[in-house]
Amino acid sequence: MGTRERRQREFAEREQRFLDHARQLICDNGLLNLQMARVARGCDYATGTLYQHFASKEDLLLALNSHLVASRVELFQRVLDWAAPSRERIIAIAVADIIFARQYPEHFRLAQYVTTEAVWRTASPERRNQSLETGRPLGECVGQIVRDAVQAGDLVDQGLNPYELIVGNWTMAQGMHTLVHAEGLLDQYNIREPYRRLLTHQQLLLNGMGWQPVKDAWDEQALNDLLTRIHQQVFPDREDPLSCMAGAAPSFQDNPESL
Amino acid sequence: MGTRERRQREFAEREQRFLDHARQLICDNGLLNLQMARVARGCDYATGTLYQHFASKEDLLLALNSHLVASRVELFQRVLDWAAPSRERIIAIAVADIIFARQYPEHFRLAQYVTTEAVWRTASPERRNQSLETGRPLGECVGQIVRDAVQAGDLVDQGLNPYELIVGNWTMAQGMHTLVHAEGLLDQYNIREPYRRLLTHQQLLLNGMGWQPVKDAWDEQALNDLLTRIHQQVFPDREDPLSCMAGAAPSFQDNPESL
DNA sequence: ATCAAATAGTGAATTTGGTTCAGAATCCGC
DNA sequence: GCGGATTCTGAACCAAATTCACTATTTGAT
Repeated sequence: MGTRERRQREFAEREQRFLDHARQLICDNGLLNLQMARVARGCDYATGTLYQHFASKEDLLLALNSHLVASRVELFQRVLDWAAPSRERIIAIAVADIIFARQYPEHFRLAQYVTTEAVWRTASPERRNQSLETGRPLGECVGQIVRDAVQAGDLVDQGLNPYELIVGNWTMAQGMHTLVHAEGLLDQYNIREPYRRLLTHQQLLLNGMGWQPVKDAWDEQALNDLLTRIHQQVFPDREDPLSCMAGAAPSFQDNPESL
Repeated sequence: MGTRERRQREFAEREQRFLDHARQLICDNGLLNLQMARVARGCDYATGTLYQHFASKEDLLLALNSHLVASRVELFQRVLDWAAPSRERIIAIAVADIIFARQYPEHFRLAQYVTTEAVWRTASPERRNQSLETGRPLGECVGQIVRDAVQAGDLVDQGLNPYELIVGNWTMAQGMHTLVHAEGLLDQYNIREPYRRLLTHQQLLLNGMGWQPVKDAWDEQALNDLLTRIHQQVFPDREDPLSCMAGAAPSFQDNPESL
């Protein structure tokens, strides 16, 4: 008897619909204007039903964030499958991250908001675990590339595990997103083309780590060539990373249709 | 006639009292439990009076954040005044940041929360400007150290301004704080002693930039010696950075008295 | 000193929106 | 089809931010 299974499937489908609609509402009205009652009503359910799926609003946001991570994983996976030197693949990961941040700025705001300790601790522990779990493949893609690098002799592990080795690149990317999204901050210090700076500094860090082959990180032309190659070979269907580099972060006003 | 001045002073004093009390309430009950009415009542004023000072709750939080930045500036200033090679001073800046994050975790949560785009955009533009303005000295300390480095020939500027040069270190620190505060995330990848990793990767990045004198960034003993020196010479009155390195981020539960 | 206008302070009322829960509807095994 | 279990409903509840009609105080002129 498949009744129980059908029930479960329908429940999952409904959850999906709730999340989709929440995404839509956030795209239309912004993160802070999301209302639980509207999410429910928009899917033709009562508010109470929504609460059978999500313990609280924060819980829903975290769930949505987990759900959206999938599209990021797809980009990372492509890099993992790309046959190129380990060093270029690490840069391609950074590029994937940047493309993603530009294409779905609203998801970025969401991710930033929910990882705020203030919100993170409010969600249910189960949801937090789920969130960590769905994010894991991202980490594993990167971890695998680092392992490949060590294997290939491009990098010496110095007794650290792959994640400890790459954490510098990770934090740099993470931190740059934060600064880019704090409107006015980078302007104040005249930091132009922040994402280009990010890539240059990533190259500098890789050089510092002795990640072979060591490159001249200040060579802008070489960087452009690499970006073009990554665009053509890995992300032909996405925005050109070179155009992602230019200009400021798209604000919600500029681009309300994005998540 | 100093009536107007007195008025203004009293107004400023009251604002101060409001902020102090808000800080206290956050320390006692956490960021998310702050209530505007309690802030007012706790200072023996009506709610409406509080709103003569702050346009909204977010506005108050941003103001509090600006206000608290002052204590961070003090630590950075000491580093600026420290007579040591530019490279060691840059590391000392990172150390100051870490000490601060450990000593006032609640301020860190607050800073993280208010720079979230979702909150940032809610506060009044004036407050945002004020916030950028009070943060400026932090940036300027670092900028000055970079300028000193270029002047001394420790670093080639490659046509970038000081902030563009140092943005890699900045983002790395920023990003690491974010990761450290997302409970469970670093554990998932077995990243131990995250702040020690941060310093190592900062050294690696400096090496990559060719910041003289180039060091062996993997030498743990050398790092310990440097940390001890920084502790003794710059922050003798603060927690030993070596002990800051160990263990996870203090949670609110561990340490409710901190802002 | 007195008074009217201006300014500041008050806190109860309003508003908003998340969350709950008592009853209605539906489903399920028999 | 029946009776109990489960699910759905949305109005009621509640917390807390924000407002605003009213009161109190200050100021400057007479």
